[in-house]
Parts: sequence; C-alpha cells; structure tokens
Amino acid sequence: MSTAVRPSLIEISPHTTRPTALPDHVYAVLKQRILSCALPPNERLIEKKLCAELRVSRTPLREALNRLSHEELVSFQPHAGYRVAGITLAGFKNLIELRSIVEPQAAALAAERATPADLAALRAQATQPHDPSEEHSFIQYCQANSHFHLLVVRCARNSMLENIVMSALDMYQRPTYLRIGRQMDPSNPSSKHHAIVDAIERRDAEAARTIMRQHIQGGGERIMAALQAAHIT
Amino acid sequence: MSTAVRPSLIEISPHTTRPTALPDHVYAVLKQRILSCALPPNERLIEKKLCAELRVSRTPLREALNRLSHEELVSFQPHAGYRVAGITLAGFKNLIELRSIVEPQAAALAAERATPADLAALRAQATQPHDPSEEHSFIQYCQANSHFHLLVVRCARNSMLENIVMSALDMYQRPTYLRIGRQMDPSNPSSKHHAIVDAIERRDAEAARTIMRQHIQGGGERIMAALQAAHIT
DNA sequence: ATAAATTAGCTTGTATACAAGTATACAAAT
DNA sequence: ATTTGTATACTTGTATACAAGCTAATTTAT
Repeated sequence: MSTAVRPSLIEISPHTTRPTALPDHVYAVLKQRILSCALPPNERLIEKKLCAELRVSRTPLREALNRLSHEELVSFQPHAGYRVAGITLAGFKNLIELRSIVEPQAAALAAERATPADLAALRAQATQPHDPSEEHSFIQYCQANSHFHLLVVRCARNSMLENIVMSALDMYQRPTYLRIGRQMDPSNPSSKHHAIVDAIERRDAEAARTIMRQHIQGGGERIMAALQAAHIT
Repeated sequence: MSTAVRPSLIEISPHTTRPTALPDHVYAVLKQRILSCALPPNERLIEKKLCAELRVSRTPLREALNRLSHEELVSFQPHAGYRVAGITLAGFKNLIELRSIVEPQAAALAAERATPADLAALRAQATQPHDPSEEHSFIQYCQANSHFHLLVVRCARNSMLENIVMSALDMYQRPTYLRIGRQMDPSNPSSKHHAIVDAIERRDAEAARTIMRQHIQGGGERIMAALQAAHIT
C-alpha cells in the first residue's frame, strides 16, 4: 500500500483491544461503524470498496472481517461475501438470556472480590452524569451504561467472563440505538447502578445478583417491546 | 498450491463446524492436534513449516491461526509468531468458574425446553458405554462426556449459550488429558449424567441446575488437584 | 571470560496477481 | 408475462512476492 498519511481511522471505539497493528485498526473502525449503525444492518460489505476507503489491502481487511464474523457482527456466506449482521428478535432474546445468566453471577463474584479501587471506579461510573439536552446524549448514556456493566464484571477477576460480557455488551448496542427518540428508562438506571454498587460494597453477593438480574431483564423487555413496535422479527 | 491429492486432513474433530473450505480444514486439523496434545502446549507454530506439512499456502493457514488465537487455543505476539497456548492453573480456574455459571443455568432452561427427541438423545448419550480395557478408552470417555454436556446446552435452544459452552468444553479437554493414567472419577459421572437427564425429564429445573453445578465443580476440583500435582501453575 | 553490540538469518506483515466461484442481466423459449 | 438458460462481469479464495521486524548467533571491546 501507499506510504501516504493514513486518514484517522480510529473514530471512537467502545471496547477496543490492541490498537496497534493494521488489522486491529480496520477491525476497530468497522466495528464502530457497525455498532453505531453508520453501516446499517444487512449492508453488503465489499472488500474492494472497503479497501479503497480505508486505504489498506485485502489481507488485513479480511482478517478484520473474519474477526467480526466470528463475533457475529457480520454475516458471511462462502463466495457470496460479507454483510453487516441483521438484527432479529430471536437473537436479541438469546442475548438477554445470556446476559441474565452471566452478569448476575459476575456481580455476585464482584461482591466477593472487588478491591477498594474497584469500588471507587464503580461508584464514579455509576455517578457519571449525562445531559439530556445534548445531541449525542443518548449514545453517551448508552456507552456509559455499558461501561458500568463492564467494570462490574472486571471485579470478578475472570478474563473469560469479561470477554463474554464485553462481546454481549457490544451486541446489545444496536438494538438499544433503535430506541433513539423514545424516552429513556423511566425507572432511572443510574439508581439501579448505585444499588448494585451498594450491594457490592457491603459484600452482599445475593443482593448484587438479584438487582443485576432485575436490571438486565427490565431493560431487555423495554427494548424488546421497541423492536416489536419497529416490526423487527 | 499444487493440485496434487491432498492428504486426509480431517482426522477427528470434536465439535467442528462447516467442514467445507480450506481454512476450515486447516482449523479443524490444528485444533484436533492441539486438543489431543499432539502439538504440545507452548510449541511454536511456524507458518512456513505448517504450510509445507498441510500443503496449503499461508493465507488459509493464517486464517485458521487467527481463529484459534481468538479462541485462546494458541497465543500470539505481533512479529513473534504463534504458539500452542500454555496450560495454567489460573486459566483452568476461570474455565471452571465459567462452566459453573453457564451450564447449570443451561440445564435449568433445558428442563423447561427439552423435546421428547432431546430427552431420547440425552438418555442415549448418558448411557454410552466405554470399555476401560481399550487403549483409546480414556479419550473416548472424555469426548462422550463432553458431548453429553453439549447436548444439554443445546436443549436450552440458545445458540449463544451453545457457542460459549462448546468453546469451554474444547478448552477443558487438554487439562483432562493430563489426568491420563490416573483413575477415572470414582463417583461415576455416568450416574450423574443420568441424574441430570432424570431432572430434565421431570421438568425439575432446580434439580437440574443443582446436580449440574455439583457435577462440574466436583470434576473440576479433581482435575485441579492433578494439575497441581503436575506442578502446573 | 563476560557483556554489549552488530549483523545475518528467519519469521511475520502486507500487497497483489491469478484462479475459482457467484450473481445479475439479458435473451430466448414456453 | 413469466421462466429458464447463458454469458458476462464481479466478488471472493488462494498463492506468492516483497517489506518490515524480531531472534539469535557471532564478534568485538572491556
């Protein structure tokens, strides 16, 4: 490829890993565009066009596409190419079920294992304010929400759990964005988050588990209703 | 690459997916060799040598290596290449914790959702005999065991859970093999399996969850002891 | 003799050419 | 008008050449 200055590839990245090598850049950019719906669901992803746009050759691009397809953010058929993964009600139900299984247990472990530094970080993230008058407020709010859940699972000190929850939170992002325009959670998720931190702080694993489960299932049902209202099957 | 007849690439594959394209073949072969310890932990994986041996070019090989590294069956450092992932006690603890979280809940869901056909398949797999006098008996026994757990999670009808458990079962394989030579589980896992099927059959989600949790934790502790005895940190 | 530095070899990273397969558009027949 | 067959253009699959970077061995200086 040319040695010309590469355009700023990294825009924003929800939970990125090594932002070093070329395939990782491409992965991060595509993931951001997919999760933000800048690349809409079911959009065809043609290697040559993406190569030209991102100024990379097909090799690192294909590596990124492969990663995304294994994370089920893009779908793939042999010799028929890649598409941005569609959003389905069934898929979202599976996702909620997964989160309802893993995150409450992770919260219970967090209650046993969180350090004082962890607690401080959790409290800070739960307190994170968002200005509803701002244009980007809803997206910021979603990402802050997501980050809080990530911090909780990190307290469980289990990288496998962490990876699963990270991936689940990523997949949760697009269905959430479809709710843009609708009112936010009337039960105020921030107070739920504080309640979770409270439980972790007093080492009450059972309460942490229960509140987390209710929090996830409540939010999930609201989004499912929105999906059905949007006639997404 | 040459058009000469390709050697039989697929040997045995625990849980393989599309066995169609070249990268999938390579993936399946490498995975089998890694999980069976034919490629021992920490072995360096040099692209050129593997290419020559498997008669493929670097492109499909690298795709397979990438997949394996994201599944944490091979480790990777930029410009320093791939190695077969090491086996660590900490990693195994995380794995047990993950399985203890996901599989009991999956068993509970299975109790709600299993069809008569599911129940028949579960019962058949739990009854699967193994001949302790056979040379390959231990490995067959492990794989039958693994397959039973896979069937249970399939009854939960959630592909995300299924993928997580499939991956976890794969990662469980190598630590189990290190126990070769030691006696098998004296508490007879087959009877535990039947107890799980019993619970699912009578739609007793609570019992299914409990028995599955005890089964996983019991087996995990025995293997952990073996790992420590083998001085694996 | 030991340790640091340099260089040679090897391995991985990227780009691109070529092969194989697919989809679409167009034409012809029902 | 609809459907089916075919050909063309396009997309993906694989191989390989070249560039960049790491490893390790060898040499030199202390």
